[in-house]
Amino acid sequence: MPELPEVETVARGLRRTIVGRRIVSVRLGKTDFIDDPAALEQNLPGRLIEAVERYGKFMLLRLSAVSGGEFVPSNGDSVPAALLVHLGMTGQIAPSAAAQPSEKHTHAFFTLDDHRELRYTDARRFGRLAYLQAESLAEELRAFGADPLEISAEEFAKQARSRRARIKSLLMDQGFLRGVGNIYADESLWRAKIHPARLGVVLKKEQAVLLHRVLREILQKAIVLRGSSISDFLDAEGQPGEYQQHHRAYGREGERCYRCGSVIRRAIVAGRSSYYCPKCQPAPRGCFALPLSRRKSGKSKKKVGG
DNA sequence: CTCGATCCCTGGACGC
DNA sequence: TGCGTCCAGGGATCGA
Repeated sequence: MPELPEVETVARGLRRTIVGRRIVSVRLGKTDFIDDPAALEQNLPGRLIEAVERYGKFMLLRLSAVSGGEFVPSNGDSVPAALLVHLGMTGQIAPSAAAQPSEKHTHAFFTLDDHRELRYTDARRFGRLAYLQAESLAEELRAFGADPLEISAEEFAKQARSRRARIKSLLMDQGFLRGVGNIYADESLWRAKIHPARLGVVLKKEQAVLLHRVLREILQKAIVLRGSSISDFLDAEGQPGEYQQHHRAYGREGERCYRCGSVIRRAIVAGRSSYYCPKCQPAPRGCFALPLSRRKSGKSKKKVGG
């Protein structure tokens, strides 16, 4: 499930492999996850992919400007348009030889000028593709909160402690922080010894500062390890990440806490399965763990965990 | 402001 | 083996 580290990994791969290439043509399959399919077909051919940026869980493929029929390389902030890519749960985007048969559920093909195709594959189609002009792009991005790797501890603590929402909700709220999802929320809360259902407003300042620090450390380490491959995440080179071997809470229901040996439990917080140590991360009143289920999810999947 | 519920979608696990 | 059911979850949306 692509969160910040996974998206960063994919973005880095695309920077190495497709920046500087020109999009020659566009072919689309199912389009219900694309904002305006016709806009892609009309506006992408002829454009250079000038840069690939990550913005939270989004990737921005910056495209060259077009002026009076001439393609004009853009510079800096005046970049006119971009292809916005969100991988959702199961999205993958990678270049491959145009002659190579495509994977099942490949719904977008961007033919490049070097006999390759940039392909977007997404079984569940929870992802999103959108061609956005400068203005709508800026508007789109304005809705997002700080990058967790950029926000200061002070600012993070101040904002988190001013909110009445559950801390897990806050961490995953893209308008508060951009890029954190279920896995890295649980992992950072385990490290900071904070129960996911605690309210932001009840956190001590030191707790919030610690949470900020461990979140950064976890995200940075996960980026180095090219993300977590839980089910089907692969980077732009088709390689799985390795950070899942370092998970301390996520997906470990019924297993022992690496710190205290207690049995990791699961509860639904913010509508999501949340894994935590009941001893290290004491629950606020009224929050109960789900009965231990014996479904060994994750274990039976190949090459996951360690 | 924050909550839970519901929908989107498919594949994989699991029960019978 | 095959079928039904549940679950995974980011995000949008809606009503409480």
